[in-house]
Amino acid sequence: MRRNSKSTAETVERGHFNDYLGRHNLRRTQERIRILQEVFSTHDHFDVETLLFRLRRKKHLVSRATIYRTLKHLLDSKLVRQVDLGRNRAFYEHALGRENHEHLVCVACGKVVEFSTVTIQKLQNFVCEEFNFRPVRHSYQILGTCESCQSSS
Amino acid sequence: MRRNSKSTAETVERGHFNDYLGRHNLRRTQERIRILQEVFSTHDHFDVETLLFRLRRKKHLVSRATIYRTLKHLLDSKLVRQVDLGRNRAFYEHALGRENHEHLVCVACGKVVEFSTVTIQKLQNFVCEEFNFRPVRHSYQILGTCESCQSSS
DNA sequence: TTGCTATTGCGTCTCATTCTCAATATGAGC
DNA sequence: GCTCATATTGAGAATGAGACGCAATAGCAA
Ligand SMILES: [Mn+2]
Ligand SMILES: [Mn+2]
Ligand SMILES: [Zn+2]
Ligand SMILES: [Zn+2]
Repeated sequence: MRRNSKSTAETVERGHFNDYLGRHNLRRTQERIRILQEVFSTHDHFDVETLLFRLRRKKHLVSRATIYRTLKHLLDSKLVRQVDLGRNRAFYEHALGRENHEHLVCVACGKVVEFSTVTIQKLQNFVCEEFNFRPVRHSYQILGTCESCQSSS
Repeated sequence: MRRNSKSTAETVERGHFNDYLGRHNLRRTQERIRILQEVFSTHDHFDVETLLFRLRRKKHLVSRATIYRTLKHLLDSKLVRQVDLGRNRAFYEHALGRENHEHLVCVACGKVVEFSTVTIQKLQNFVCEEFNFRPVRHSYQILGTCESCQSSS
């Protein structure tokens, strides 16, 4: 008896989210559901304004404050990751089958390219062992100009 | 006929700075000299408030606006580098004989450990070649807890 | 010394993010 | 389904880093 399901992925995330809400005595509100839905329906790197705009376009009215608050929960539950794109505001991406990747950012047009490598993880282990640090997270971005922005200069 | 010189390093930097000012039609003001002096008299990672405080302690009154403006010139002239320490504001360090190093930051006490590696540079070259990017700069930090902050938890 | 103009300091502005609080919605227990 | 304690929301104010405008001032070349 299956519904007109969108994707198993979405179902999984919704499950994780419900679990998280349960464990923290948080309520399953319309706003949180809609934000989760929107975040997992796209696969790009977005900021708060973009998310707000997308929700408004769908007539899913959610306040800016609630978006900030919900994103904090999504970060805490590891469903969403924060990304530093060298801008003056935070960007986010959902964390579904996109583990361990880094970013290449074009400083001219803003284009973002993802790449994976084991190098970063190895280096982190090595360095943390040497200095007796317990790693929590890392942040790595390469900023530069993409191919098309180079030719048009 | 040598003066009571503080260090050759300082002299070198002052030279670079004067060159930079000359090339850009900028004046050699008291404020700029004092900021340069203060920045090169310490070897840590500082933010604007800290720099302001240190200058005030020495009765070298410089406004916040001038510090921001001068730091921009110091960045532009490559005498100072900006460092991302995972906080919500910019940190800086002077760039004298401290090329190509990365940072390990304790999220508990704020301690910063520097480390050098050729790995990052190699990786950057490799990735940029693959995606036809022209690299401008990179940012890499490992956030975690230092040894003493681990034991006191 | 003069005069042009780069620079400063102060206050104001912007922009992202957080906070406050009264009104509202959620969900457990009945 | 209804009640009620309380988690949550939205609107707007508050905050904090940093940029900016402008009148007063200081560098510096002539
Ligand atoms: Mn990504
Ligand atoms: Mn450093
Ligand atoms: Zn580009
Ligand atoms: Zn520590």
